[in-house]
Amino acid sequence: MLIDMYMKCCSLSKAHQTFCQLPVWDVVAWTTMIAGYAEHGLGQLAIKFYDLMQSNGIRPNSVTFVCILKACGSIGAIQHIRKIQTEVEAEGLLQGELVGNTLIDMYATCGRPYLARQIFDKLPKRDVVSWNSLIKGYTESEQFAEVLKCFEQMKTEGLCPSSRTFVSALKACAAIGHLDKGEEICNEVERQGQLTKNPFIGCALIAMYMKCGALAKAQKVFDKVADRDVVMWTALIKGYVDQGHDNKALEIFEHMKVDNVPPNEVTFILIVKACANVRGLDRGSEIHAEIERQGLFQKDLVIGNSLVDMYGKCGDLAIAQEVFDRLSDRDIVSWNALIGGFIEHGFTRDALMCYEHMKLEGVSPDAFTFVYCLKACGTMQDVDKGAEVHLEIECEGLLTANIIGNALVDMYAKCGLLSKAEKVFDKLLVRDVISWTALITGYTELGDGENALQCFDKMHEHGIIPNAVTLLCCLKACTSIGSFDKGAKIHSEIERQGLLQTDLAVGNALIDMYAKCGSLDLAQQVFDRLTVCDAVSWNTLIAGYTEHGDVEDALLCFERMQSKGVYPNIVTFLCILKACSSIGAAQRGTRIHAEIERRGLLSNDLIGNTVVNMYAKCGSVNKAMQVFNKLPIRDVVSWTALMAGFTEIGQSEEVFYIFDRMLGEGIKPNPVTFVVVLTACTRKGLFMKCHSFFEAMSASYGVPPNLEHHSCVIDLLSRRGEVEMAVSMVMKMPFAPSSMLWHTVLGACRNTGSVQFGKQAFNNATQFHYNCSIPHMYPSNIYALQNEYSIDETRNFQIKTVYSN
DNA sequence: ATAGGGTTAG
Repeated sequence: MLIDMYMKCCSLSKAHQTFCQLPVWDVVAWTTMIAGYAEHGLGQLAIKFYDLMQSNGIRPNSVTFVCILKACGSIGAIQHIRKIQTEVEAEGLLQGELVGNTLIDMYATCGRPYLARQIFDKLPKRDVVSWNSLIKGYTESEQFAEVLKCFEQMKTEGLCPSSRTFVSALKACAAIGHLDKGEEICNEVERQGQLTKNPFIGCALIAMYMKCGALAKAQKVFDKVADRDVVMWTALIKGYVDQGHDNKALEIFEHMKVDNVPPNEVTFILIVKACANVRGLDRGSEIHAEIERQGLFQKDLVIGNSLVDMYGKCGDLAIAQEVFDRLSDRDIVSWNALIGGFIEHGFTRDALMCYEHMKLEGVSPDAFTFVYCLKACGTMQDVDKGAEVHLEIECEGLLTANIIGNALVDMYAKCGLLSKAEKVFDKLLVRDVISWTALITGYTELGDGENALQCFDKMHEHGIIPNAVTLLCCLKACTSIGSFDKGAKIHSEIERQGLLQTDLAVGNALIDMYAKCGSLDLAQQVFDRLTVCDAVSWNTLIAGYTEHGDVEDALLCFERMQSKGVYPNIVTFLCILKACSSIGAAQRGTRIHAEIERRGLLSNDLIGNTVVNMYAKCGSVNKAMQVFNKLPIRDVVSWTALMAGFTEIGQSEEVFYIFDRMLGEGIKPNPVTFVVVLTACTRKGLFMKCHSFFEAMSASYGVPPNLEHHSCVIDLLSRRGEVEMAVSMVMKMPFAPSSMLWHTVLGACRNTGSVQFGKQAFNNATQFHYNCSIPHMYPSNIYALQNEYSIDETRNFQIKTVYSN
């Protein structure tokens, strides 16, 4: 009795002392010691005492067996349990339920359901406890189908499941998503009136319905319970958070407070997570204040970590860092939460600095850390740092982790090192759809659509099913190389998977693919079949019609888009302005311009420049000038657009004047500016001016002349009949001449009757085109060649504005 | 016996 008291009071040494002073050591004394040690998790000591007892010739009784089995179970000493099992059987004690059940329970605890089953089958009589212990074994080793089998079988044996049984069965239903069975058990529970009696069953029911996605049913169970404790409220909140209904979780949290149930640590962790998921910084800060008021911040590291995560996800990295610094204790999760926050909001440098800092503090990075770091290296295209991290991963032996391997492939692919990416890819233990997609994306981003699609074929050969991300990326590859056939094949896979209705990005990419491959009909058909569409869908269609010269349909789309209530964005206006300028539709352009002013979008530099360009293209230089003067910022594109307008209407002097003004404002000309200026010279036959601009562009402005610039000068020489100079310039320039350029020169030779230079030019032209394998360039004389093509005298110079959706 | 933090391809 005294030993037992000391043991229970945690005075192990006093208990031991008392035991030593006993006059005789009977089985009860030994068993009390063993029970005490087992109780305090000192399994090894319990085993030692058990052995001592036996060497002292004392035979264990049922209670001794139960105690020593519990001790062995708590430390996973499976061999000891097996030894004790033979002793139990030798003593014939398996007949009594107590020892048998304990044996089953301990095998279950040690994750040996088959050993538990062996004992179970040997029992002469099985009660609910035996079944529960057996079920526990199956639950521990995740054999959920067995759990449900046991649940049914025990009932056919006439036994009534206890709350423990119900909880295990419900857990099994949740794990395998067996909603029907779960519902059946729910009805059984309610029939027995257990729901109101036992809060554990209620929690298990809520968790089961939530995991099966039956949110309303989970809520119904919750509503039926009269007095709900914190845990049940928390179980409901967890369900909503896990299912992605974070706002609903936050709502429940409010109800809970109205109901006067104070949240505990777990509730706070879940609620902070909900705030992080919805990026609700304000709400998150309020919860944070509440956590601080209750003094839970210092008490619980998990809460601290969840706050760092929340601030990081919400983009308030300063506060995230502050909270992180205030943590009294930090673990790898704290560091990862901060690093993850930095990465998500583009602070890649800070993320990598944090990573170095962490290592200096002696914290070892784990898989999560490495994945974050690789993402940072990929984003920055810093392959040196990436290779460094790669090496560390190899040193840690983490290369076998699939996610890390995929992140490595992605990093090398993002850095444009596809051979390196392929090398890592080949070494992966498992190549899943993500590994393949990372590689395909790498090739696509590099503009190498052929290799991307080849990769896609290989993936198919390996039996990997593409998903929405893969197919989206492959569509982009098809678009970039204009591969209609392949694109159509991918389209059929998209239909097979029903992605057109569920993934708008895929739908939009499909529209773009068909539009860029020239099939506006199919693009429109896909568009019409979308369940929802956004501004990107409309923009893609508008750009498609514009590219194919169908400006009427482009403008019609613009009208329809607005009547359907889709708000046009910057890209919409850029597309529609481009449509207007392509056909010189000044009136329509003016209406669009008014719309843009009304929305205050002229201040956007892309829009402003494109409006100037639109008026310039339509020949309305006054309007172009008016808008130009209104622009808040005038960059080289704005100035060039204005100059192009004056070039268009032949006012070259004005072009040169604007060029000087632009230089005066400290703006540097770009290659397009020189095309415009040189064209202005060509139009007026100003050879000296043209020559001096051409010489100055690389010497004074650092803009090396490209094919277009050469063409301007050669064009001018040809017009002036300077065929010798024109021909020699064509042959000297470091670019392959376009056929258009040859025609200009040959036309000049014909007009001036310069047979000698004409022949020279022709020989070069045919040789060049022969090299390019264009068979129809084999006419017998220069006149025949001349007649095959008409020379477009009015060359259209365009301001190239790069924009995308 | 019910409840707890962070990852990969667009």
